[in-house]
Amino acid sequence: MSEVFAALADPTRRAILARLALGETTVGELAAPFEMSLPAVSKHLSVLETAGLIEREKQGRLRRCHLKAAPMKEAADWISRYSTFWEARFDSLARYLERSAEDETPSKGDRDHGPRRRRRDD
Amino acid sequence: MSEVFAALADPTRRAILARLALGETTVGELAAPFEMSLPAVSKHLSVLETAGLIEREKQGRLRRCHLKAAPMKEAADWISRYSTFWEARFDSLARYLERSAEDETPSKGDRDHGPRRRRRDD
DNA sequence: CATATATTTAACTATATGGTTAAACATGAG
DNA sequence: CTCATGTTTAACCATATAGTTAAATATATG
Repeated sequence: MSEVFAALADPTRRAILARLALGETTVGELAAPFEMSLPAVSKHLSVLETAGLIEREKQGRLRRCHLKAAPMKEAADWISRYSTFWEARFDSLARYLERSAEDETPSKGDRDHGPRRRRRDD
Repeated sequence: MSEVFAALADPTRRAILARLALGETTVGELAAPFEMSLPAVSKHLSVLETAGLIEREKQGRLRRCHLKAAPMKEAADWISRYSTFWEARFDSLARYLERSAEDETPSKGDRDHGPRRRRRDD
C-alpha cells in the first residue's frame, strides 16, 4: 500500500501510467516524451513494477509494458473510506463527528505515558 | 497532487488520518499510540498539513487537528480514471485499448499477431 | 513570578529517492 | 561472427525523508 502511494507520488510515473492506459508499449516509447535519460525511466518502471502497477514482459530485445491496475483499486478503496468527509456539505458530517468525538476523547488527565506497543498500520 | 500521494505513502500518516476520521484531537493524543517521539509525529503532521490533508488550530496551549479530506478526493478522482482497468472482466478493455493503440505506435513491421483480437462486450 | 505542559524548531544522522554517465547484457540484423 | 539496438546495471551525486535528542516557544496554573 505504501509502495503504491509512493509510486503515484511522482509526476513522471503518473504520466507513464497515463500513457500505458492508452495501451501497451515499449520502454523506449515510454521514455521518449521525457527529457530524462533512459536509465532514469527504467528506474521509474522498476518502482511501478515493484508496486505492482505495471508489468514488463520481454519480447525479443524490447520490453513491452502494460498496466496492472489492481493495486490502484486498493488505493482507491483505502481513500474511499474518507469519502464521507468530502461529500458532506460544508463538512457538516465532519464537524458532527468531531463534536461527538469530543465526548469520548478526554483532553485532560488520562494521558497515560506508559509503554505502549500499539501500532496501527493499514 | 504529488504531495498528497507522498503524504499517503507513509503508514504512520495513514494511521493519523484514520484516527482523525474518528474525530478531532490534539497532537499529544495523536502521538500517543506511536512509539516514535513527539517531534517525529509533529513532522508527520506538518507533511499532512502541507498536503492540505489536515489543519492544526491553536487552542490554548494545545493544538487541535482535524481532517481536510478535499485533497483525498482529488487523489481518488485521479485514480478513478483507471477504474475501467480493474473493472473490466479479464482486462478486456485494456486489451482492446492496447490493440487499437498498436495502430498509432510506430513499430518495425507488424509481426506477432497473437490472439488478442477481442472486443469489449460489457 | 515560577514552573509544568504542549508543541515546535534546530541540529544532526542514516537511508531513500531521483537523477546522471558509462558500461554491461541481450537479441536481432547483416 | 560482428555490429547495432533496446534496456538494464553499476557507480556516483544531490537532495529529501524519517527518525533522533536537546533546546526553544507558548501558555496555563500554583
